[in-house]
Amino acid sequence: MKNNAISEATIKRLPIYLRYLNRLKISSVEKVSSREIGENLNFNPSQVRKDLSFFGDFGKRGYGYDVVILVRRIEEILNLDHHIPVCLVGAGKLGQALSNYNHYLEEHMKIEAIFDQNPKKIGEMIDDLTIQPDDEIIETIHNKKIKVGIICVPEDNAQHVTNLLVKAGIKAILNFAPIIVKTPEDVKVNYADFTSELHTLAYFLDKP
Amino acid sequence: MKNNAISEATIKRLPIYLRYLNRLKISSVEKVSSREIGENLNFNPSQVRKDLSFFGDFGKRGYGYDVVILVRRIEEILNLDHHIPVCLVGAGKLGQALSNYNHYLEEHMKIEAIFDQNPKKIGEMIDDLTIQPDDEIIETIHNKKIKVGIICVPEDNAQHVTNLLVKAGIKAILNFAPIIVKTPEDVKVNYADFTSELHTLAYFLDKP
DNA sequence: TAGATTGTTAATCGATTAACAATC
DNA sequence: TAGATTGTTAATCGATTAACAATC
Repeated sequence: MKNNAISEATIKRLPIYLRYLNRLKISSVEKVSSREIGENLNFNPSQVRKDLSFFGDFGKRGYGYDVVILVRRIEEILNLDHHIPVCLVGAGKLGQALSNYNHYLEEHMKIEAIFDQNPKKIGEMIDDLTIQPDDEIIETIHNKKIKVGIICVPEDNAQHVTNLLVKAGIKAILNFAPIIVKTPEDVKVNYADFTSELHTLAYFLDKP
Repeated sequence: MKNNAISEATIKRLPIYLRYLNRLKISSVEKVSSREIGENLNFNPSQVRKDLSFFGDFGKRGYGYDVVILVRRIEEILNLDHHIPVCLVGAGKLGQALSNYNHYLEEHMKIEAIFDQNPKKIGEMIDDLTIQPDDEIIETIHNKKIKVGIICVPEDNAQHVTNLLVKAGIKAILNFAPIIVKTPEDVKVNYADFTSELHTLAYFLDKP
């Protein structure tokens, strides 16, 4: 076990390990080696072992890793051992599609509030949630103890909505709007930027 | 100008530069410095200059970069100076939401075919496209000269659909299914994995 | 014990940043 | 010319991988 700071790259791989391990767990697989994990996820086995050893000695030499234990440990590391309420800002088509992915988040996280500034949408139901107006963002986040915000609004509104989330005390944001938003240093923003991903892919095509 | 291989990290930033520069272009801004680009996109100015200098001497010392020229150059580098047809496999809520993002891809790329294996969906229209069955994937990709595939199917079907795309000669895939797919080495797969992104964000929250 | 696989170190590889001469 | 900003090198920083002793 090492005490050094954990690298961002390692943190980003943990959810990928977790998902794979959960699949093994469901299939009642008891143990797994770094080699097997690596083969399935296209990682180097050394990297797998190094990532995991940052957090403790989870494996057994000559045996591998106990799947159930490893799942529990990674959940703890990621703060997923207790429920995290999430909100969604922007109830357009993409937002509505995402709200259906609640079950992919498993018990760990759940979208528990949806906001939109379009008066026509306010009051509409998505599953068991009523779309609320943007000016209820701060109060609702406090009441429901929401910790993470997902931004699905058009780019012109993304900074404004970000400011509201920050004001409400949110420290973690997933931004689907194709624009870099400004936040205080203690707020972590991840980007889900699929038009960028597509444009990046174009680079790898042969010149026509 | 350097001749060294271009790093993956640089390629991933190019679409982000491009989007920002296009915004400047629309606002009729004529020139921009690496400092300004950096400030707006949270990049180091040295990094911006280094990224751009891989491809040629686009800037003018003491002046900065000409926005129109830089947009054109980055489009050329990314193969976005000609139209790239894209297909979407999986017409669930997420797939349908993505098909509405065509305009975000601007003239560069366009979803020109949608597939689903659900017989109930086949024949339905999404905008001007008819949902086609999966077994028309290969033929349609050839006929429409589609170069990029977006996978929006459930994880159990993702590898199967990937195999079809590969068989059709696709070399670039954006996978929304939360599973790592196996492909030949010459096929580039990017992942749009927002449940992972959310789980990563959880790490940065305070322990409760 | 023999075989397997971890945890960890050291080596390598790659990416970022600072600094500054070149030059518009 | 003076000021500004690039292009590029060198230094730094960080991440990946190979190798192997430790040990189950």
